[in-house]
Amino acid sequence: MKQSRNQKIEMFRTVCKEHAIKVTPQRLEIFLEVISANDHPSAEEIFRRVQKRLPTVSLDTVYRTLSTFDEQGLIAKVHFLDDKTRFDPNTQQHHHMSCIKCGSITDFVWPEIDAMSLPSEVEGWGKVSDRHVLVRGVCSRCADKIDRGDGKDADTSPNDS
Amino acid sequence: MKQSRNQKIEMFRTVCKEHAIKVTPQRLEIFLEVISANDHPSAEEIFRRVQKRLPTVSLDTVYRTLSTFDEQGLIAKVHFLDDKTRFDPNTQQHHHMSCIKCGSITDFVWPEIDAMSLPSEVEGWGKVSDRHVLVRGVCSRCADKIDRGDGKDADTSPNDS
DNA sequence: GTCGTTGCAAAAGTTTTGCACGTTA
DNA sequence: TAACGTGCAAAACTTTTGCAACGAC
Repeated sequence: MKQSRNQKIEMFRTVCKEHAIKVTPQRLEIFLEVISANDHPSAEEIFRRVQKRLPTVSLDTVYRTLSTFDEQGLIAKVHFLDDKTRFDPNTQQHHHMSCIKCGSITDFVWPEIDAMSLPSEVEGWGKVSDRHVLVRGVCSRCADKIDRGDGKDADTSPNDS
Repeated sequence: MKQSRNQKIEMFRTVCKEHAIKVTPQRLEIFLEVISANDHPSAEEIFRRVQKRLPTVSLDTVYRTLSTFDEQGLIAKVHFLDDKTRFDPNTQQHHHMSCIKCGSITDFVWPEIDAMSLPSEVEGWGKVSDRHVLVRGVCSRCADKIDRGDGKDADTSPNDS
């Protein structure tokens, strides 16, 4: 499944043709960055990464490009705990787990849920187009940190600010 | 389960005492407004509603108060499709369905999901503290509008801008 | 060459903060 | 009265927009 950079570029050109949008260096780099990211970066974060290859790119181009990709269904905007929009290159049905300590977001699949029939309450509400599960908790990496007591970014009790 | 205003006020005073926060008219009105709301209002919306009873209240007080309530676990901040924070007075385990046409958000319960064991992928990821399902679709009210053809806020196809 | 895209700068919208004053316990 | 909470104004931060210049097709 792993593709070379050139293969990805070729793929992007094809996708752009299909969607009738122009191929620009900015779009290309943003696309490559987003599809290789597995950490659901924010626009700002993508901007920082793209800047390394394309120092002249501007933040608003990143915003515009990501919106374009989202409208075209190439990526998905997701909203989790913070107020920032994050971007997900995975447009297949999947779910997310989010660490309340480090904020990391990880994909997972749960076919049982996808197949399960919804409560009648929901069926009566309207026409459902998708279902998504967000699991929250503390990832093992953060849990280890807490156990070891080096609470670097481990503010164990969110309630005593 | 329905309480009179006076009962609610009494309840709020008790809650404040428990949490060692002071009772002020602003906090009281914000609290009453939030716990009677079932539409997951934003801070701005709560501000508008509170203003009717308390014309001198300021928006930042609403923000500060809602954050305080959230920290104390009296209400919950929730993030759905838009980038605004919304507030949920229901701190029990429950899930949400959201209409992609009108943006309304409605609670529902799904005990099977709550009881179901998570995929091993998730168990290995870390220590889970909660799970939440977001169901998206078109609520019957909006579906009716679309069928009738009076597409007031019914832009049926989000993908052909 | 045309039209879509970019960069800049400015604006808009949401949320946070500093500070002096007012209110609660 | 001491500490906490409020209102105002300004700032911070994310995201959007107008416009002239540029670049892809």
